[in-house]
Amino acid sequence: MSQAPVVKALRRADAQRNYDLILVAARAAIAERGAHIVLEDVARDAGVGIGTLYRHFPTRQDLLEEAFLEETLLLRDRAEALVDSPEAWEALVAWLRLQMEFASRGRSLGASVMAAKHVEGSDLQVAYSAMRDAGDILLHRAQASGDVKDDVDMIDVLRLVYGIVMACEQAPEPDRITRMFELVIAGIRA
Amino acid sequence: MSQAPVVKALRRADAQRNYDLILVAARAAIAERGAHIVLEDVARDAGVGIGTLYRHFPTRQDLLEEAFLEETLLLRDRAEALVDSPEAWEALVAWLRLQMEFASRGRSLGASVMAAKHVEGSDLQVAYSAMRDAGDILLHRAQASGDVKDDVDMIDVLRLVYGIVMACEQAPEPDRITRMFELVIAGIRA
DNA sequence: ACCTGAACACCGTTCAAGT
DNA sequence: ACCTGAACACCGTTCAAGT
Repeated sequence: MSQAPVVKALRRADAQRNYDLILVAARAAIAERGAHIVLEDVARDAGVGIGTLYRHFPTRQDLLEEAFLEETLLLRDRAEALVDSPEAWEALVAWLRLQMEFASRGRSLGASVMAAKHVEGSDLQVAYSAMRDAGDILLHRAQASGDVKDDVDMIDVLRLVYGIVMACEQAPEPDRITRMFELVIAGIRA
Repeated sequence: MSQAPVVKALRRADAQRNYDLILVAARAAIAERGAHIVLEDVARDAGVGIGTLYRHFPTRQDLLEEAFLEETLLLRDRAEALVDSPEAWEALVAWLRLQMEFASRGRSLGASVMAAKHVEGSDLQVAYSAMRDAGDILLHRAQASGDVKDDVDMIDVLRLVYGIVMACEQAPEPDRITRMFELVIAGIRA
């Protein structure tokens, strides 16, 4: 539906290229080694000096937030697409399952970034709010149809999903994760 | 009920004293600063050299596991005490709430230690198994009385509880944690 | 304006010397 | 048998010099 309204800061073409290379390397490192990414390795993989990484991402948090920005926008789009689905309950569950799959991909690092209090006004905070607003529509539809308890809060549900990923990182058993997810789904059911 | 059958390794009295001092300092550091304990600080607070800490706890994991051993034994005792309760469902919920409170105290570090795959045959692994066995009795009672779904697994439930603590560490709001806990409880209800 | 990497700081870990 | 802390290694972060 709506396209990503992320304001890209104006950068020289070569700087923009380095910026993107760093993000690609960071995402690869996160997918491979989880939360223990070594910034110097990320810079090396990206083919830039460590100073360049720091110039673009002054804090570790800045890098992590940007690394997860894209998939946050994607999850918002997915929620918006599911609004047209005739089955309110199934649409909500499908979206929550997507949340879990995305979080799993980024290991518990993705989950912790999503669960974290984001810097006020940061790109990720804006994107996360937009994503949650889109998810809220799915939730409210499922509440209106009587499928979900009225007092369920989307933030709580998302955190439960992220919590599953975090608690299972040391020994990720797909069957167990599925069962835990279903317990959460059962918990919000009216 | 049963007293802790932990086999204490034989140590010289002064070594035992250092061992205990290190654990006390480690627990204090964990309660204060969460997962980011600095081993050198722990050694200094304990009044021993860093080498002594490493002599007693060769790996970081060894120290963490020992730090949470005591409360694991306590949680086992609490489960055993609750077996006599006439209310099967209430007893189970009370015990799970205790789990969450204990995990909260140790921040997400405690939760992650509990959710982790423990070293085979370690003191913590043995204690964790005993604790879970005791909790299983509470769970099975609540299943026998028809309060809890038959296919619910204790490991899943404990991980969900630990997941709540982990996902909420960055911004621990007691009300939210309570609501999330109640969603999990609703999820296991028959 | 941006990039680089040497330099510094911090902390984890080991080990030779001491009791 | 145990303790100590200096020494080393690793990685995060800064900044002076260069393009």
